[in-house]
Amino acid sequence: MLLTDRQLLILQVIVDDFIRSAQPVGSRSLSKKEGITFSSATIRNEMADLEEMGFIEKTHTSSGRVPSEKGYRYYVDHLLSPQVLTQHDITIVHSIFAEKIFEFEKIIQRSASILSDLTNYTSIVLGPAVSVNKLKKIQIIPLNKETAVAIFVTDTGHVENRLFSLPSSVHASDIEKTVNILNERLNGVPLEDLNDKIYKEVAILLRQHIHNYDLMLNTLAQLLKMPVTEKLFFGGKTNMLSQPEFHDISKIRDLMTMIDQEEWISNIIRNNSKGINVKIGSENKNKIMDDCSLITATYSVGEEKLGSIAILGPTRMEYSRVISLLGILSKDLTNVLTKLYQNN
Amino acid sequence: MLLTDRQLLILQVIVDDFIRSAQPVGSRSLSKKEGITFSSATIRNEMADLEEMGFIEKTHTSSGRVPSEKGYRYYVDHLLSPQVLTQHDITIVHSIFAEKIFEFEKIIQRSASILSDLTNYTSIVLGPAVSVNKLKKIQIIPLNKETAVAIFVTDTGHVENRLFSLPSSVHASDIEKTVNILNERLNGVPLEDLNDKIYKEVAILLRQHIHNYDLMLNTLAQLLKMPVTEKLFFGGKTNMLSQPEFHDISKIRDLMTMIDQEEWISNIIRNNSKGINVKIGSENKNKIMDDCSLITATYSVGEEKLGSIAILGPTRMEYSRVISLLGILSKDLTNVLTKLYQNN
DNA sequence: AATTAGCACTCAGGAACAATGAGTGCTAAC
DNA sequence: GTTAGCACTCATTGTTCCTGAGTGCTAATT
Repeated sequence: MLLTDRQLLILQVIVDDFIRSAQPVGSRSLSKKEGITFSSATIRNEMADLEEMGFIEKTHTSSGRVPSEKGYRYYVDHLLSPQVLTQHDITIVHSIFAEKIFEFEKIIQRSASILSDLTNYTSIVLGPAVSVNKLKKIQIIPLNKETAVAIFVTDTGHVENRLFSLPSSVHASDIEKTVNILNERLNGVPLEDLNDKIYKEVAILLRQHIHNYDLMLNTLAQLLKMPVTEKLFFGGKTNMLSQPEFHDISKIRDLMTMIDQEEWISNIIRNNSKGINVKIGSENKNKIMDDCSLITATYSVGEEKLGSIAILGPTRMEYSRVISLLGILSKDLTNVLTKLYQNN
Repeated sequence: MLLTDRQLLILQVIVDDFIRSAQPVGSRSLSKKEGITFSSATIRNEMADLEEMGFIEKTHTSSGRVPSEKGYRYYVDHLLSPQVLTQHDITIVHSIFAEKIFEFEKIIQRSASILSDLTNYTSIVLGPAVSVNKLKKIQIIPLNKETAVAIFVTDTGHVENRLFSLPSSVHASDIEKTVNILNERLNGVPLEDLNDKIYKEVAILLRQHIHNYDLMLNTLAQLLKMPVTEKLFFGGKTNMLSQPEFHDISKIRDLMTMIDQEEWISNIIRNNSKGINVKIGSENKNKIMDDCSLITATYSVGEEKLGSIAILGPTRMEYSRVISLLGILSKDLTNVLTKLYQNN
């Protein structure tokens, strides 16, 4: 099943052309393409072979050819030359990181927006895993007699906060003591282990030093029972609406509803290995995504994968452009984060 | 232009029926409705009158009638009996506020989700105005030699945070002093006035006590130049896709793109007076929303309006249900916030 | 005077049909 | 091995016709 050079050429042109036009490619129009020196009849013969091998398909008996999933797969694996991005593209991507003072969330959100703007597909960015971040500081700031806000800062500068109420019977000094104990004992503990640690180590100390021991421990446990899942950020959710393959409204609805299913998407994207990953059509193992491709990339610090960025588009997607863009963005994100982490 | 009782009845039935079925209502089917004792011919006559007065329309010469904007307006103003919500509905709305420990944002987000689930329309919730909140506490927490995170807590428990870098030449003691000065001087100042205040009052003090005066003031100014716009939360963005009037994909796309235009939506919703507000079709002064109605409600503390909740649906919207739901939710939000503020 | 039955008329939407044209596969000639 | 030629296929478009739900108007009825 080795393809001749001519077959490769034809396959490539078919995929390229279809990606551009979304129209089945016929032998005649193909024969007029630049770089094609042979006649439409020859092309028809080659096409018949390519079809037999499963790389291309017809939409009906007398239609032009369209790449099959196998065709896209081959194209991505063997025929793809990474698109050289324009200076303009690169400038825009870098602009994400221009500000000196920032909320990390904003950076992530901006990444998503810009990625979707540059590609016209839907972008999905999975924020960095906070649950492995280590606690740097806890603070409790009373707002009034009954309410206070607890603030958790991690070594990466991530800030979580919770509002809670305490009966006014609890003394300010007790709160202060508690916070001190917590900071002493929990500094450097990953967020996901906080709850454990508090029962194993902090509880005893609290009992020794605090009046309202039960109540305090209880409240703390509640506070720390925070589900710190990675946040998801989207860009261009509506871009799919402009893709000709989704003129069918029920398809769109299914797709959109799926996208809004955050935990679900989150799982799909999280479970990708390092580097760039292309899932085409049914490779996504989901009926709704049969006409979609998902390209994911990861960003990391050192060896540790931290989060993912992804582009969801039709199978007829500009693979080369998307891969290039994800490539430089993931590198940039990795850089920023590495700077942040490495100095710790 | 006074309507007879019979005309009112007919108008009401037409609107109710059309809201339910999305189909033009004909005289024959109307005559068979419960409570209608007169013949289809009579109804045709009355319909002709109603049409002359502009309350109903035909979609083509021989079609049934459909409410006009004026018809909906009349219906909303005069014929609407607030829907009695089921215990089930009420329980669900109250469930938003069940937790003792919370992030306020989560409450708002949950409000949006539940509102859209209960109505099958798109919900938009404008978070409480933070810029008028008063500063309670500023903290700066160094993460490593060059990076630190600044945290701002308001009297309402809202937490803002910014990551920034400082040259390691700046002494820890200077940072501490600065934070002390800030907390002393800026406590109780509304966020929107911080920037002003810092130049007018804090600058002088800093110059007296701090070594790296210029650099510090500069960094602070950058930090405080935070655009604290109210956040927007959405629910059921895709619900519009299920509405039969939007089978046309380009309409949907326009609508969705508009919804994603956050500043824009934000303005529309913010600029509504207290209480419940119904904007029908072209009353929204926006071509894209000609087939939509927007119902907004506000939540407040005392006399002060804090934020808004809104439902966007087709003009053929279940006005009475939506109004009731927004009513109880806005009351609930007001209660929660009042508890939070009043104790200050 | 108000209501209703009756009738002619309108029009969106669907079915049936033909024409068009972009495409194919195959065969025979180059 | 390549290509010209030809018969064939089928999605798409436009035309026509039919049906049914609905209307407005008029004349009869209450």
